[in-house]
Formats: sequence, structure tokens, C-alpha cells
Amino acid sequence: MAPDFFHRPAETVARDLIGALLLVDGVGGRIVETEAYDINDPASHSFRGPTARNAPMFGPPGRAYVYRIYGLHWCFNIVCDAAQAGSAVLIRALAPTAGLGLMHARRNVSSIEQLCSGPGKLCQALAIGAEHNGAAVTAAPFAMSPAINPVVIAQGPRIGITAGAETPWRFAEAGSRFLSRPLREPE
DNA sequence: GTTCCGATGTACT
DNA sequence: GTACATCGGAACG
Repeated sequence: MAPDFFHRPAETVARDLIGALLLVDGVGGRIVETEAYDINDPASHSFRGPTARNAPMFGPPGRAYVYRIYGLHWCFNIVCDAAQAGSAVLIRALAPTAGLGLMHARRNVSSIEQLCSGPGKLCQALAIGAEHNGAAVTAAPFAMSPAINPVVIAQGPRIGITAGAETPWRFAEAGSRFLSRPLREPE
């Protein structure tokens, strides 16, 4: 992944990440679902300014922002454009392609569809945690590369938020069986 | 298939 | 004290 890839608005990066490969220590798959957040967005952790938790969102692009949600799950974001500090893309689902055995062992589920079909699930499957917070996703243990084949992208409202719920900043590979929830393209 | 609920770190009123 | 970018299991149909 070129370093400048993340030096763009979160909405653009979120769209372009659909179909990209994401591996951590060789385990992962193709990104099929993302959400964009930025500093003008009431749903974003950065909306109310810097805190100890969201500090990576105000740092350089291309770094990981990993945080704990509901006290027990992890969520993995990639920080975007520093010129608009406080923007990031939440990685919500993968189509698993590498390290299936390890992911099954970590997740304890039987079907491949359940391995990475949600932000907390994929962090468990890829063993993403606090130790990755602030790390560059362009360097080991991460490995990323852009989408190879064209992807039909669907867009809609984000999941699990109340503030800013109408902003259609959720992106997904249309028709994928690995989404956290189905996404129907409007009209 | 659906709804309900508990687990609990971090930020906020 | 309450809310929250979630998940999995129980109960139900």
C-alpha cells in the first residue's frame, strides 16, 4: 500500500479500501466492509477533541487506532489525512483468505462467514489488540495491498451509532457473504 | 428466523 | 451515574 494512500479524506479511503488485502502476521483477508469517521462527525471519537484513548486519530495517517469497546471487544481503525486531523476508517469485515486455521482457533466458530464478519470479530481473528495501537499499518506485522480486481461497492448508513446515523459512510462489497450485516444499495 | 440481555473500559453529565 | 463505532448465548416462534 503506497504511503500516500491514507493521506486523503476518510470517506475516500474507506471506499478505496474495499477489496484491499489486510494481513497481520500473515493472517487475514480481503476487506469487504468499512466505515468512515471524521472530526466534524458527531459519531466520531474525535468529535469532542483529543483524549488519551483517541490520540492516534490526531497523529500521522497510516497508523492504527485500536480501542476497546463495551469493555471487552477491540475495534481496528486506520488513521487518515493529517490535514483533517481526527479522521479514520473503521475496518468492519474481511473475507478470510490467509491463516484460516489460526483464525478458527482464535474464534472458536465453525463457519468461515463468522470469522471476520464484524469489527470485534476480525480483531479477535487477527489477534489485534492494544499492542497494535499507534503502529504503522504499512510495516510489519501488518501487510496491506490495494484491491486487485474491480469491486462493486455498496454504500449506506453506519451501524451501531445514534449521532450522525443518517450519514451514509458505510461501504461494502456488494453481495458479499462476509459482511457484519447485509447492505442494500439505495434504489 | 427474531428479541433480549449481560459482559465492562473509557468518556462524559 | 449513563452512553457507547459489539458479540454471543438464551429464549422464543
